[in-house]
Amino acid sequence: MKEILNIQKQLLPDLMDTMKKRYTILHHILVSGMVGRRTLAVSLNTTERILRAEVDFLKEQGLIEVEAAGMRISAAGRQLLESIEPIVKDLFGLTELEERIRSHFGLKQVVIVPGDSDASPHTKKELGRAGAAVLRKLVAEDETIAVTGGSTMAEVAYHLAATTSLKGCWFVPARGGLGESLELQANTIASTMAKKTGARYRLLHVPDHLGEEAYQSLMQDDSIAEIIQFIRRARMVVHGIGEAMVMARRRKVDRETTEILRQDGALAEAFGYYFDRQGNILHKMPTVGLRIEDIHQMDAVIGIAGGKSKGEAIVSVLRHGHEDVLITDEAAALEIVHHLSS
Amino acid sequence: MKEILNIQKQLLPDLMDTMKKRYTILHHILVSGMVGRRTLAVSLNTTERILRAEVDFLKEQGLIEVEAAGMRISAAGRQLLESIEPIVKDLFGLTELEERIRSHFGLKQVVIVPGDSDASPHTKKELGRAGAAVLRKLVAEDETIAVTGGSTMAEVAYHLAATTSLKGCWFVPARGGLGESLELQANTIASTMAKKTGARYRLLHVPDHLGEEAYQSLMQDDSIAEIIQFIRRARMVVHGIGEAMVMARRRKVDRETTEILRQDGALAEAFGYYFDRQGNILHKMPTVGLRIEDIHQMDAVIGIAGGKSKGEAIVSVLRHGHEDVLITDEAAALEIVHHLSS
DNA sequence: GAATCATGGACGTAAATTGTCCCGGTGCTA
DNA sequence: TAGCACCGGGACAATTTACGTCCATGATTC
Repeated sequence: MKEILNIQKQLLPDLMDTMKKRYTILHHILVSGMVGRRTLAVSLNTTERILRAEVDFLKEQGLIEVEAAGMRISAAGRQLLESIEPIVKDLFGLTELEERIRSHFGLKQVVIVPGDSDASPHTKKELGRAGAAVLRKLVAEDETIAVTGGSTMAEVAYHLAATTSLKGCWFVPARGGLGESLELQANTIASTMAKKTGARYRLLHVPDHLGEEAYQSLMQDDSIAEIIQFIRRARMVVHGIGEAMVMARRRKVDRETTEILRQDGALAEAFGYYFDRQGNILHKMPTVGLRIEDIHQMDAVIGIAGGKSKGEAIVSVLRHGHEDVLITDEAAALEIVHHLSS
Repeated sequence: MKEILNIQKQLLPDLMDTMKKRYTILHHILVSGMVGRRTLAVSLNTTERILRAEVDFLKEQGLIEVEAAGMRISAAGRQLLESIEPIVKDLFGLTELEERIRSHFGLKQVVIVPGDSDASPHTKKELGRAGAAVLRKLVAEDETIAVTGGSTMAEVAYHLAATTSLKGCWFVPARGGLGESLELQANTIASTMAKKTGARYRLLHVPDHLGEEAYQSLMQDDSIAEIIQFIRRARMVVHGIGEAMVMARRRKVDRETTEILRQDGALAEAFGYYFDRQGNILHKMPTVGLRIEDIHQMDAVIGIAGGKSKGEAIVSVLRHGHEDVLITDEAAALEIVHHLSS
């Protein structure tokens, strides 16, 4: 059943919205017994006119009966409500989850796609598609957009398509090179995104983790300093979120540092920083690319991560408190609210 | 699956249409390989602009890839088409049936509701609802509408609701009283419809089947002659269709006449007349109420009947050739096309 | 019998959809 | 290699649709 809905959603993205809206109205009429248009409009907090259009529709469909005294659900409507219940329950689940997470962390927007990225590659693709859609929607004209690496971000890049609104933008990597495979490097992602959308890009050919002196000497270099300034002027960043220990291993962080991270209770990693359970940043070190203070000043910080295993990590990063938008999947979202209540 | 589609058809009929539209476009792109917007618009016979909006959407959804040379289906689009096929098949089935029957008999409109009235009362209700909707749509201002009796017509009456467009109309019975139960009398139906819609009505308190002399003497009566004149001025008739033998029995036609009907190959009954397989009228006799020549001159003749068992009868009546609109159900429609091909 | 609630009609404005035309680019063909 | 036919996409007016707002009228209740 869920399968059918997911298929239809591709052809009718607003299917769920309309269905939910009409269901809500019908359900309200059911529980209210006999009710008037204005009263109903208030309790659904919508306008009278807009409700009226829906009521006319429901009447036309024979799902409600309208008399001078008000409207009432019909036998057909009652039956429809019963059979639609399992669908809507599922439908509402995600929306409720979204709102719950959104309000708890004070985010601007939360998007949850159904499924579990850990279990199904299809869900990860969906995550990428959702990420691309949000990016396209939020971007301003001629903006600089910083992106990180990772497999989820690669999916986002894959699903971006040419849009006029992205033509004048610049894509830049948020950080320098990290010990990961080429396809998942921030540099690669930034260039892919730019090519896909017809935007421009700039790269940062510098390793991210550096000693103090190496850092200082690199910053002397004009061209490097210039690109770093450019990156730090970005007003928008799109980044993945990872589990701290997994990321440390993948990035070949040295044994000693890893041990420190573990002792400090590192849970999550995002744009090169490690976070503990409370959202505190561990292990601050001089870095090329975006610094944490740059991120704090951004207009749009968009985090993307999915999979049950990442739930806890996502909570850590959200607790840090500077995210604006979260895009995740059902499994991770459930894990998130689980950690909130415990 | 069928369940969920039926729900959606009730709750989101408009979205189902756009789903069909988008499926058609996508499917066309699939079979065309690489194709341009204008070419596609012609072969789908729609306008360029309207197709363009859909193409933009499909692109946005990543279902097609657009290049300078034209557009082509994407992997995701191909996959979607495959998985959506059963849904659309179901969705399309009825529309195709409608068009096939419509064109074969040269009707103005055919409406098919899903299901089988013989098997499920719900389908009969749907039939009534569809009938009421068509009636509401076709009616002109201050028109006289003749209606017959029968359980299907009773459902139509039940589903009529007050509409401005019907306020000034008159409902009249198409024929006199027949040996049926009160609720299913044409008189009852006409008055119910009038009460439901706020229209006016007139009744015909005369038995329909009469001997020649009784007929002549009744026509002497001024008030009866006047109402009959009134009825015959109707420009619109809504009638049920029945199986000849079933109707003969229900109307308590005498044994001898029944036998004649059987020998003549009577298959169907409509507004009091019996039809053979070819649509010829059998058993003409003087009648109060509408005569067959009145019906031939009408602006809108609307036949309503459903259920697998009535398929053959419907074909007979349609072959007579003066119907304008047919409202039936899936089971009867399938039976109809079955009789066409054999 | 007055007050309060209801529906349904009317209508102007805002917003979306659609028709129409054009431009610059691409690939095929002669 | 030049011309041609067709491509996507931009622009904009015209049209349609959606929506906010207000009012007429009828039913029900107190």
